[in-house]
Amino acid sequence: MSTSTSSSSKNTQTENAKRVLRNVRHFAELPLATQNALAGVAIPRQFDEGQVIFIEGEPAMYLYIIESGWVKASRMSPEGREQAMLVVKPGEMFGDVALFTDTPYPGTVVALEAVKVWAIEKSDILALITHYPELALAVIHSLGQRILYYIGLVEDLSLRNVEARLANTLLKNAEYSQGHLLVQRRKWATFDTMANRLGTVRDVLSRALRSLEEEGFLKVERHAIIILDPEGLARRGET
Amino acid sequence: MSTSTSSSSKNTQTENAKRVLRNVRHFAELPLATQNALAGVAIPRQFDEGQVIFIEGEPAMYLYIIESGWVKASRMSPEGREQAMLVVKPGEMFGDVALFTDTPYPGTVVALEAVKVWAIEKSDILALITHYPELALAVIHSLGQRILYYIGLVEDLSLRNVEARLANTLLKNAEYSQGHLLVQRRKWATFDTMANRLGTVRDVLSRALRSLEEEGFLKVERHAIIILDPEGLARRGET
DNA sequence: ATCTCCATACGACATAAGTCGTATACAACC
DNA sequence: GGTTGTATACGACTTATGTCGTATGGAGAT
Repeated sequence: MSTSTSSSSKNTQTENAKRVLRNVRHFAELPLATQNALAGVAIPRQFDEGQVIFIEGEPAMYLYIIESGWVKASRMSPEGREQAMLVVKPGEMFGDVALFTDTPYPGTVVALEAVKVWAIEKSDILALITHYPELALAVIHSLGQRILYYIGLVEDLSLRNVEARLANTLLKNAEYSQGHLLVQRRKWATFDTMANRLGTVRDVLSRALRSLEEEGFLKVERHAIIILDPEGLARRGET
Repeated sequence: MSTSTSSSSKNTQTENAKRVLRNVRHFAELPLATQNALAGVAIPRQFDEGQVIFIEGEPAMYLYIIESGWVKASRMSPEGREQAMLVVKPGEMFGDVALFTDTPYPGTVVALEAVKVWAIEKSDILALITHYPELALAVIHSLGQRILYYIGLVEDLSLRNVEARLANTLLKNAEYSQGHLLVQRRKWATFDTMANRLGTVRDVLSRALRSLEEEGFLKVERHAIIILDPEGLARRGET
């Protein structure tokens, strides 16, 4: 494993953890004492691109908070088709659910690029939750949002065709950059992985993208997908 | 609304609530003091068959715990197709997520039959969570299980065909009764509602059922679906 | 017993999605 | 500059799913 813990650096380690926690979505507004308590039990870890952080069915020991890099959590069918359940970015956490339900990890998590994470042991996080009510609320809030996300995913898969969910997903992930509304494409954002997120396969996604492109809603480039007509796209996402 | 609260009956009301809470999945093991605190803020409500308890988009005011009767939570597409997100039975709760995420209810909940519920106000449940760590953990546990459920649903929708998810769902809901492994069919368990749970439509479900029936895996009756070959069904559910 | 409503059955058909073989193009590496 | 590997394109084809019109049959109401 890629863990580094020398006793002398333990202090600066905790300082680093504090700094990072201040930028975590659900923990940013916690009282300082709570943040510090979390920082005190957080263990730094690193993983390389493509490395498996844990696999589906493995006993859940740690919850992870991402400092840098993206990871994806997914499940596979016996035939080898993959469905990405979650794509997690810096400032968010993963591995949490299994800890709280006393079950093995429900999916396999792979580093999409080099990542730095903070791992918190199951017993530590459970103890902190019982001692710090604000942390409990923050966790509840975070799990609630996860549920909303999955409800949306279920709705998408069940009630919308590929083009519609593509349109929605693009809009949801779009951001302004140098005067354009666009979706950044990281190295790992290949058609294959994008298709896995949408619950389809490369070929179908490719068709859908080009279809939307021909209609002038967007433009696919190597490093980004530029959204030319957000309103039009939104209309496409409704069906 | 079908609320009944006379000041004189307030005490027996609370007693009733305590009795019910002891049988709630996630609250049964809470310390008595916590259960009593919950019971103290629970408001009894009743709904008739077919009645709408709340609708998608409505501001979330209450969390509901079911004493008797079943409800379903669902979303609809613009074209009118429905996806059931959850079917909730006595001893379980609904309406919780929106409370914790500060968002409107994410789906519409309808009573499938006459139901008795206990409603708990948002501010009450939040206050209790901060005061009773065991309650916080129970809620976290419950939300975690909900997430696992949705992960399973996403996997089903994305990676399995209708026959496979039908097979899985049947096995998951089967119980032994007079020497047979079977799935009870309540009055409201029509092919239509069953199809909505599986993310498909009546006709397709009908085909899938008869196909499994012809192969000797099960037998569809008015009041139940009898599972004749669980192992065979399980094999069907894997693909 | 009769009527009516609703759930289900059934076959024909439409379409979205998935599959496959092969072609192209770009990037990274030597 | 050439080579190799990976990502994407494209067209032909298969299959699962969804749709529709209509038929049947039982349950409950009158």
